[in-house]
Amino acid sequence: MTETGAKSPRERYRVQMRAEIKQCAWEQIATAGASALSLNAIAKQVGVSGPALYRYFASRDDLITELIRDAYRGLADTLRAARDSGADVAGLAFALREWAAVDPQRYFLIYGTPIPGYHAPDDTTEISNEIMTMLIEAFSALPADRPTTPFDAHLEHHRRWAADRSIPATTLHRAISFWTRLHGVLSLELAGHFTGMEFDPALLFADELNTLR
Amino acid sequence: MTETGAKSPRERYRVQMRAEIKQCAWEQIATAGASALSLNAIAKQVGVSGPALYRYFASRDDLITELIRDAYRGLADTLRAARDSGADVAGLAFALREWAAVDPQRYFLIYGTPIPGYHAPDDTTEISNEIMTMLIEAFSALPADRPTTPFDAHLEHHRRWAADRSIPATTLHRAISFWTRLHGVLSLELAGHFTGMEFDPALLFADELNTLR
DNA sequence: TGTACATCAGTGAACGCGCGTTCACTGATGTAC
DNA sequence: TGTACATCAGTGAACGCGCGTTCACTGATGTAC
Repeated sequence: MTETGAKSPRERYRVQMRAEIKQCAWEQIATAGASALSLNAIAKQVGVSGPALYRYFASRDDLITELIRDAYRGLADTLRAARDSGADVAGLAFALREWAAVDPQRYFLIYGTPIPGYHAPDDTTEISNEIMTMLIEAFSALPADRPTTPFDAHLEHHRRWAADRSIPATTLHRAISFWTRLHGVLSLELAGHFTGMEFDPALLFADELNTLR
Repeated sequence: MTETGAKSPRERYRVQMRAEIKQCAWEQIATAGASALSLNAIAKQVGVSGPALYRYFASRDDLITELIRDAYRGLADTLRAARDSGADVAGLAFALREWAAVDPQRYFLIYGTPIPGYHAPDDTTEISNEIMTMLIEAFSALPADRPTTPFDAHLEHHRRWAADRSIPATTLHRAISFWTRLHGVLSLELAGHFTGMEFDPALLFADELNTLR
């Protein structure tokens, strides 16, 4: 019945409908932010009455949870696709930047202001690990000619989260800094904190990237 | 009448009441996030009926705008106080970190997910400039022995936003990177993205800071 | 010092709104014999 | 191929809620003579 690949017409319709609902949800988030997401508004845009959505999602929270999951998956897929077509660290960085620029609110849904008390679905940490692993592998391909820092030493004793024990702490450190530095530039740029300064954020991004290679 | 320094008992009461309302608003934001801020809930906590708040704030948006302003002012004051008591770049960094840790949601009210269509009050850009100026001055006191990067060259032609024309672009660059790198670590830490990795974010923060000195 | 008046904080009732969600029901689509 | 039944998408009405905000009003506090 609900086997993967089985596709009765009804099931096909169902999948398509769910996708359409999500798409409308994303448009609404892009326009007004995630906190303004309204089931009734989505229903209206899809051309269906409010309660009809409950055929497809158990609740508003359920829908949002799925959107978060999809956002994570989408980012991981984007990075994996870049890697699979031969991208190095810089390639991953630009893939990240482009993905974030397409829909800033989608980026912020993952990396933006946390809602106190809300816990992201469990499988997102899995995807997060997957992303981290790709970064670490990308940095493993680079020459490791960096001086050791205090944080490297600290990481040496706090690296259970990194699967591969053979990778030097310096490399883990670089993957983490890749994440934090690029997020720093990206999030401030997308939040509009550079407007008023007339420099090009893309060049700052590229420069931050260069500090890592 | 409304002269600065004039303080009729009524006016004193008014000031105190406004402060109390704001304080409750902050507590609510810390607990449930800014998007959940409710005037009625605040009124209840202050021990007053809902409409009474309109004696002190013209609207909900008005209140939030003031909170944002206060947050900016608070951060600027914190950094200025640190500087005035002799803090160098590292001192400013730790003052920033401490200020953010006291109330993460307050930090995110400034630097978190932007609400599409919302524009921060004008005077916040002024305060933002003030903060930037403090950073630039702090870096001016440090030896400028850095190699020039492409972004430095770009900044040379896009630095109208920086008041002091005598400061080398490299210094402006360092102030900007101070901002983006520390924000990168701070925001990911405060949003809980490092839980699961068992390293100490404070050490990462310190390490990122060291790349700037 | 006492009285008359103005100011202003706060109240309770009410408005309109949109929200998420439930429920009993209709009607179309698919399935089994 | 046709009929009987089950499945399920979608509807409209309704519920309860909390929201921001307005309004006319009360009562206390301050001001002026």
